[in-house]
Amino acid sequence: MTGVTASDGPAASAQGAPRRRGRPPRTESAGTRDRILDAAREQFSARGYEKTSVRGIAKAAGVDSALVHHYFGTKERVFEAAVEVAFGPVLDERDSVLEGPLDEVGERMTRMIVGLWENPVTRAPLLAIVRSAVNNDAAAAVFRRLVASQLLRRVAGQLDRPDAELRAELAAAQLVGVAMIRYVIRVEPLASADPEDIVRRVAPVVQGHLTGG
Amino acid sequence: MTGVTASDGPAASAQGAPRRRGRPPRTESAGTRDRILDAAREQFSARGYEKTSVRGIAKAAGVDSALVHHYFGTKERVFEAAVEVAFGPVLDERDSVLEGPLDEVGERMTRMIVGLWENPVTRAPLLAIVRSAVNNDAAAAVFRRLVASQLLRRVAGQLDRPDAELRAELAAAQLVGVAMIRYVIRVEPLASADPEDIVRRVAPVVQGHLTGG
DNA sequence: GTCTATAAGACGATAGAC
DNA sequence: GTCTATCGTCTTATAGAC
Repeated sequence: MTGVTASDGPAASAQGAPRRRGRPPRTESAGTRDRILDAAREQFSARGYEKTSVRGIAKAAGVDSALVHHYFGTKERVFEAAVEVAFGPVLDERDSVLEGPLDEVGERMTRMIVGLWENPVTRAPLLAIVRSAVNNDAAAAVFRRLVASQLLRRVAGQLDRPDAELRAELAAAQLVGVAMIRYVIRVEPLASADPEDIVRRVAPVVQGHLTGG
Repeated sequence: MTGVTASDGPAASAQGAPRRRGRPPRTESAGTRDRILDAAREQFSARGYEKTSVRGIAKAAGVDSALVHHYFGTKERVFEAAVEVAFGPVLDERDSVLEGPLDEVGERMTRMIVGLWENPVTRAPLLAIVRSAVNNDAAAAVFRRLVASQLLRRVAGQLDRPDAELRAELAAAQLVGVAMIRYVIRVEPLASADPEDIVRRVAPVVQGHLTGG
């Protein structure tokens, strides 16, 4: 449906070239929809699900709140559409995590996650998911689908061990914990540490969870 | 070998702290204040700060919402009082984490945290803190005071290294991540794993963060 | 497609009776 | 100490004009 993984850009460009003098056609909806989604993503990531209001999203997007309901129906649908953009990069990079030497999968996985969090474009929906997953069942389901099913299960599939899934999850726990402390709660000194230093310290631990012992 | 499940009595609410902040309940209180705190703890832990209402707490406690305001003033004060019960066990066990061989501090720390989460009495306020800290600055401050300042700084003080605080925080990140996945978002198979198995797998990692490399 | 207007209610907090 | 009653503000969501 949405399929618009178009990164962050505010509606890259209107699809129909305006034929009349530079006036933007009022009947165009795709741009408005994307503006609403951008605003929603920003608000959900900054405030979490509960504290974000449809009115606030509408105001930030420069439209009326009724229009948000017109496009998405309910607040929950707005949320789902807004965080869906986080799936794209993960799914794109997922395969590159899987391919390569098994004794370096920990570093590839760590680099991918840290990279997603360091990139402001992908950080926003990740923040939205984490901020909302702890208090909202729908968001928690999104988290499970994204992290557990799509990523961890595949990583576990590459380990030839009976406890592969548990290992993958403990590795993920290390990465989730770093994200929580560094990006969500922002505790120093981890919040200001050099990303490369974090990768250097964390990657071996992730690798150890996956293939160690 | 101490079992990982904490051994505290289940009813810690009746402990009647002799020295509460500033103001002793005058003539009576009939446990009404404690009933409100119990209800608040349950609601905050189940729903997080934003989604919990003073009215909902009052209803669960069987009193009027105005009475909650009478006792605590604001919703934020109710929250602080409700999660304060989590401080006691942490401060009590903190010292036992610090004493003992340095090469076993990882296991002692892991056992303490897992034990606190396995114990229903202390799990509720911990859930309340985590569920709220991601969306509420006051709750995040509580988290920093509890985890970072009170615990991590002291652990770091025992390590004779320049990067001691960063090491302690990465160790904490592993434990926070496990708590997130197991107790908050509840992803399988970690959510149903044997606590002792978790300690066996996680403790060496925590130790490695603190003193390894 | 976008808006105004409004329904219908929950929220935190306060004043004051008893 | 506990309640009723209420203020003012916020919320989600809907109806309907243009």
